[in-house]
Amino acid sequence: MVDITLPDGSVKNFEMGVTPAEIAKSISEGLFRKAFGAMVNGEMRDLYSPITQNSSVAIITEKDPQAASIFRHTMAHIMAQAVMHVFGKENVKFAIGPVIDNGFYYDFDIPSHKITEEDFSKIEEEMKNIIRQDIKISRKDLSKKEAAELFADQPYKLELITDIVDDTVSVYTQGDFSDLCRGPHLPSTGMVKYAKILSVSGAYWRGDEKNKMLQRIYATSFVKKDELDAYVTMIEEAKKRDHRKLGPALGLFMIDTDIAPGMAFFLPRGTIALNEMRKLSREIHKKYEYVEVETPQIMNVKLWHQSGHWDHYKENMYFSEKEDAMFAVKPMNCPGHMLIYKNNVVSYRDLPIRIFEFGRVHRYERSGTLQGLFRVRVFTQDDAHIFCRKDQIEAEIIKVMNLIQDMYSPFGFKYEAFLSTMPQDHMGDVETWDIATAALKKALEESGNRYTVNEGDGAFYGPKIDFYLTDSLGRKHQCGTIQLDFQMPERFELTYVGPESEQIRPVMIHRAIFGSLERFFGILIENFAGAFPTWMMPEQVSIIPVSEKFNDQADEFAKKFDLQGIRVSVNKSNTTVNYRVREEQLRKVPYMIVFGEKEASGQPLNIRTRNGNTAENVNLDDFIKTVKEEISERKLTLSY
RNA sequence: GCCGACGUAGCUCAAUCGGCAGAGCGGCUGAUUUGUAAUCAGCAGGUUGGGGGUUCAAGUCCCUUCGUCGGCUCCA
Repeated sequence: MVDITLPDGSVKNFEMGVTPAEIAKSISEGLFRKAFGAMVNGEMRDLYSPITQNSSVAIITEKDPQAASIFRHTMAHIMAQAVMHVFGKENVKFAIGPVIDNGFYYDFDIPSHKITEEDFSKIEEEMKNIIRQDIKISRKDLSKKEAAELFADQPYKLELITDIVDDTVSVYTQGDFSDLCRGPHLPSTGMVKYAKILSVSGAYWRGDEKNKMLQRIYATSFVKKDELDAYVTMIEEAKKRDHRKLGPALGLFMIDTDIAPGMAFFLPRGTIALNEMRKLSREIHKKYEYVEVETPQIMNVKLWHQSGHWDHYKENMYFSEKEDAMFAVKPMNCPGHMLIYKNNVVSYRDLPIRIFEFGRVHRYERSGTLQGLFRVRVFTQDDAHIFCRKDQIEAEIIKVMNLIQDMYSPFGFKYEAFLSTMPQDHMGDVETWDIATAALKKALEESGNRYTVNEGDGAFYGPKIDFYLTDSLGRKHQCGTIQLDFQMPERFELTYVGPESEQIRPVMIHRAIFGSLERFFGILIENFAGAFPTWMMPEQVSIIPVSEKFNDQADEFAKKFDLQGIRVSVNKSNTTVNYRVREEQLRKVPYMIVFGEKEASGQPLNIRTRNGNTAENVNLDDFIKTVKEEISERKLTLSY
């Protein structure tokens, strides 16, 4: 007999070898029907895996976070089985099929056929078929030798079996399809019904470009149809908001892929918005007592030898030779800031020193990896380096985290933090790492940030905290980062003079908040679908004269906004009022005022917003005051 | 860089088997003088990404080159 502890704390007695399925049944028939698997002593297990010792058991149903990884993994097998049926068992070699964030993929080697989007419906049909048959899924533990015999004609599986350290491996079988798999899986193929194939692309076996290129099918799956529909709708919405489309359409930026691949031209409207971001950033950096600097774009390679970039980053750098000297276009700002630090003799009383720069950096990225503003070859970092004493680390980190809060909140972004600790391969002594990591942890806790620890994921030169923000479509973007660097101060022999006149090595903190201004701008375009908060909009108010007769008076009227620092334009094009309202609204201008007889004579205004709302009888002075306040306080939503 | 898909007017997209390169939107010009999401008419706009080849004939087929999009470990 075994004692089973349930999530509510109650303990029940069962036969030796009882399965989670039987336990679920004993609780209620309904729970059994909804059960996908179980957590047994904190491990995910199949519903029919026997339990042979006293354990705590929690049944996983669709509501649990682990559910998706079970049913999507099963769906990956169903897809693989469908692919096998469609293209023929002898033609398909199976690689791996893991669950990923919002779905799953499976890699196939099918020499006889190149999968295209036209194949999707065929595969989906066959998946439905397999689901309809509700085939039983069974698990078998085999010795590696037995498994090797079973997968004799599956080279990728054989390679995986060889690499597995355990003596036995598990194999899941559903009808005519068997796969090497850790599991767990659903008990049968009929339990989850809704799946959709999303895309197909190439992927190297084990992600190594020296290996063979396989065909990877991406797909997703949900328990409920409306969840799947919502996900598909989200993808479509994201497509509509694609900054690569919206940005040029709204006149914000362009990319001439022939002349300057991976490098954006910011157009007049985009530059206004970008400058507003810079303005916000400068205000906040001033509040946190940073000094702003500018460093040269091109510097002698000597500097890059000293910084280590020559050894570790050369492949990504641009070079230029003049007068027998080799120069490098800067890919990072830190070495320049080192030189600025060294320009003075620093006393311990001077610390911390916070050097900030909108540093324009060039990095060669392989052509295939370029992506709009998200992956570029030139970008502007809101980069700063904080030089401080060891005992100042924690306070400095807290300050940076407050700064991040200040910087993200005008955009309404929520974010989460990830702490990466000392990797195997690291420099600096363990004691310094411990102090630094403890300081980062303490700062995270004290600032009230929830965070996740990525053990051993830090850079070789120091631990770091990364910030991921979530946009309005629920997508996550890594932007802010705080990194401690034990290497640079060594390489540049930075020192400060201590109270006993001794030379002491300062600690260096590298941090960026937007990360890349260009990338952050791209995220903002998609987040707001181009309808930025008013303070960032290139045009904030648009005046639409009802007819040519009112053009001059409309210009005079517009001046009143201009004088108050509100960006205003008058749309005098010779079309109907309706048409111009439409134009302005498509350009996402926050406020529109149709200007005619009434307005010319000083009567109260009707304000139309880009959301299609109209506020009637608004006094001009009140309107100006409200908009000015909306701008100066950087409000997220419109006032009308 | 590699694999796949793709590249026609500023934008979105047509063009049957290889047989005269077209439409809508946008732009320009004119008419109209408009009160809160598309007034009407006319005009201009192209070496079909570039180069080469096959053919009587190429947007269409072949080669090459440039670029775009999706992806290239979140590991059975």
